[in-house]
Amino acid sequence: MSDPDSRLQVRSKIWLEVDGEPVFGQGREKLLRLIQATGSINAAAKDMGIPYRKAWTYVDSMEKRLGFPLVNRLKGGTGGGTSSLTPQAETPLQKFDLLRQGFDDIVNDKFSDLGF
Amino acid sequence: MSDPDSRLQVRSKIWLEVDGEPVFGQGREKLLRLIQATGSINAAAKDMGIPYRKAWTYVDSMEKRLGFPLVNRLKGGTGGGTSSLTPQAETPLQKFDLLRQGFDDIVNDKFSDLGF
DNA sequence: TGGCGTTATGCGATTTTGGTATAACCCGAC
DNA sequence: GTCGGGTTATACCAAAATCGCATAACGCCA
Repeated sequence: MSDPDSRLQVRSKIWLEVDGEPVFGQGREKLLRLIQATGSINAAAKDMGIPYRKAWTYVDSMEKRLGFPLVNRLKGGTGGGTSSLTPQAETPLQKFDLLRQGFDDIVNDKFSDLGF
Repeated sequence: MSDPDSRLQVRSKIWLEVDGEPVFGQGREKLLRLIQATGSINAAAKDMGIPYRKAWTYVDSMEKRLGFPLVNRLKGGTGGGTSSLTPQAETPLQKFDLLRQGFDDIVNDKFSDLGF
């Protein structure tokens, strides 16, 4: 090693944009998965450790950018309300998940042991 | 193709951090290269289309994070002043440049034609 | 000695972000 | 029929980050 600075850390990420605005990324993907798993935007936000306000803004901005709904939101009713992914959400979610996984694998293979 | 949204654009980046704060990235690398080329933080900022204040903040924060100077700054004198890279700046700059190039190549090879 | 252009920095304005408060909603319990 | 409960939705204020301008410090040269 050539005197690497051990505090130095390599970071990278991949995401999708529409008109320069993010629509899919690691955080947004995880949020959608948690909404799918919990049936609630509120619960998903709690699981991620982010305020509901931010989670709602994520979903809203993604949908506005894409032009079609990702989350089916119902307020009132048993349990106060519920949310689930729309059928149209599944395909782009899966595609992005594959993209991200391939990206992570490659980054790990190539850049994890460079002496930084 | 499976009905790809042509507005959807894949983006990615790689950078270095110290204590969770960025110290090398595409913008910062370019800035340092331009300082090297022009001999002036001010001219480099103009070339990049960013205000001098921001360029100065970049350099200052990089140096504070790393703990050693990257830019030799002289004020006053012929031309009002001048700036150049320190010898200690060259090695990390080169290493990051190689890292970024390898990253760009791989991303292009793997993810540029996915039908997104 | 004064001018010039660069570095350096303070400070208010602007924009972004965060967090709380509150309304709308609807099923089920009573 | 009414009330309670928990979720969605949104308004509003606070806080923080960012931007942009103004200005000082500096040293060579004419």
